[in-house]
Amino acid sequence: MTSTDPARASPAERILAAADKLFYHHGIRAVGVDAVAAEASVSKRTLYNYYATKDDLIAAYLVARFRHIAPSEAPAREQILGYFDHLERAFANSNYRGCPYVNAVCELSDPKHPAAGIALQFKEQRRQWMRALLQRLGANDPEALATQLQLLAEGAVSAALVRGDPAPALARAARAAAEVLIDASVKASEDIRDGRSTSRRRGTKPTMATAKSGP
Amino acid sequence: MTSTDPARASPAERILAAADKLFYHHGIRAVGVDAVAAEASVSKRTLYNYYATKDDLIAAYLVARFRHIAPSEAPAREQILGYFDHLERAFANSNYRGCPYVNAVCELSDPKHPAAGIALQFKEQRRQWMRALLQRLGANDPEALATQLQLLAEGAVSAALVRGDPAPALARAARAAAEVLIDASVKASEDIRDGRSTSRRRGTKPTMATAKSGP
DNA sequence: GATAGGGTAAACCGATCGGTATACTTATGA
DNA sequence: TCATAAGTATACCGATCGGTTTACCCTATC
Repeated sequence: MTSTDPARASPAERILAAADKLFYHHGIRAVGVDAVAAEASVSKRTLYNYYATKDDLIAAYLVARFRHIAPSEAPAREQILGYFDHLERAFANSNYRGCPYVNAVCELSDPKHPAAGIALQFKEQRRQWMRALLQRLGANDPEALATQLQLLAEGAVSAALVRGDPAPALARAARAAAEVLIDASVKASEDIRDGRSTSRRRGTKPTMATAKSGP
Repeated sequence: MTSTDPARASPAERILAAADKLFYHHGIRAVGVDAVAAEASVSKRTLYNYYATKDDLIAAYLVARFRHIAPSEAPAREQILGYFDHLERAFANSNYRGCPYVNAVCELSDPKHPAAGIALQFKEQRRQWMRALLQRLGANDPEALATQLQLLAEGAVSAALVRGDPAPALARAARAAAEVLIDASVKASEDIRDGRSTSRRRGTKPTMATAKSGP
């Protein structure tokens, strides 16, 4: 960033900041390029001078949101659970609008759109971050557990979008579930190392019992 | 339903079927009323004769997807895990497009839209179904566990939308996590009933360690 | 002080959007 | 038989979309 003052920021920065604000809060399809240009105090011509098409601007908006996770020396367990605390704080914000990557994929509904690839990269990066921490933690099968914890986080994000009000409670519920899963995985790993048997109770074969419908 | 033959179905049914197909596959905002009318082999005037506005049609589309869960005498655990198996099969469908309710909320990005209330009702009904089953199962705090299992399911749906390919594996991961959570909850309930102490290992206070960014 | 380069303002383009109006056809039923 | 209702086809409306064009205005540099 070359400047902090929004009025003195370069046109490119102001355009990106305006796109971030409007695309995230009102949705990508709901916001026209004219609105972005106006919000950025930039002429439409200048906008198209920096971004040849709206799709390019969408991609730039998503890439700009792509921040790498700061390396931390904190205990692995604290970092993972801290992620859920971070979600809880985010959910408390009244204008929280969910994950911009998921929203983009949902709104564009085109798997070939560049945004889909960017979203995939982001999710995969997050998963790898979690996997490394779980490995440090000595979890059994960090790969699978990382996926499961991310499912909890993504589910909380999705649910927070639908139920507006008690959203922070969802993050706490996800965090509590994550603790149970982590403890179980670490314990299983220790049991295996110490030669104990990992018991599995009543292995029934479930069947489906719901009607057509979603989700 | 008055008829199975799509050509002989009443205009209202054909309109709703067309809306369901197009809205779900291509997104609500991406599909115009003209396209729905054409798909239903119905004139635009007739469509507006049944649904005064597109928003009404959207609401009707969501309500029509609202199927109540068939009561089942199968064991509670089987029913719950069967829900995840149902998701796994759904994810295997190449044109799976996620939860229509979540998608609608995401696409419309207006909390005051009728669709938001319908989505909320659906999610709450699903949660109550899960809660009742968990109660029958003897889980500790069925209310909280129902929320957690739903977070797993919703996370799997969301993730399946972003990562197109290995989606069924996500449902299996969610199912495995659900099993761990259910077992832990039932065991805790039995421990409390039998007067055993429920130990909690290392209660550390986690901190946040990630940058700004999403989700 | 002329010359560009980067910016602005505003009109304009064709396409499409949600929604309406007009006029014609068809089938029913007293 | 003839009125009524329901549906069809089609053109139209104003608004907005993504994107382009034209013309003008600074400002910095040689």
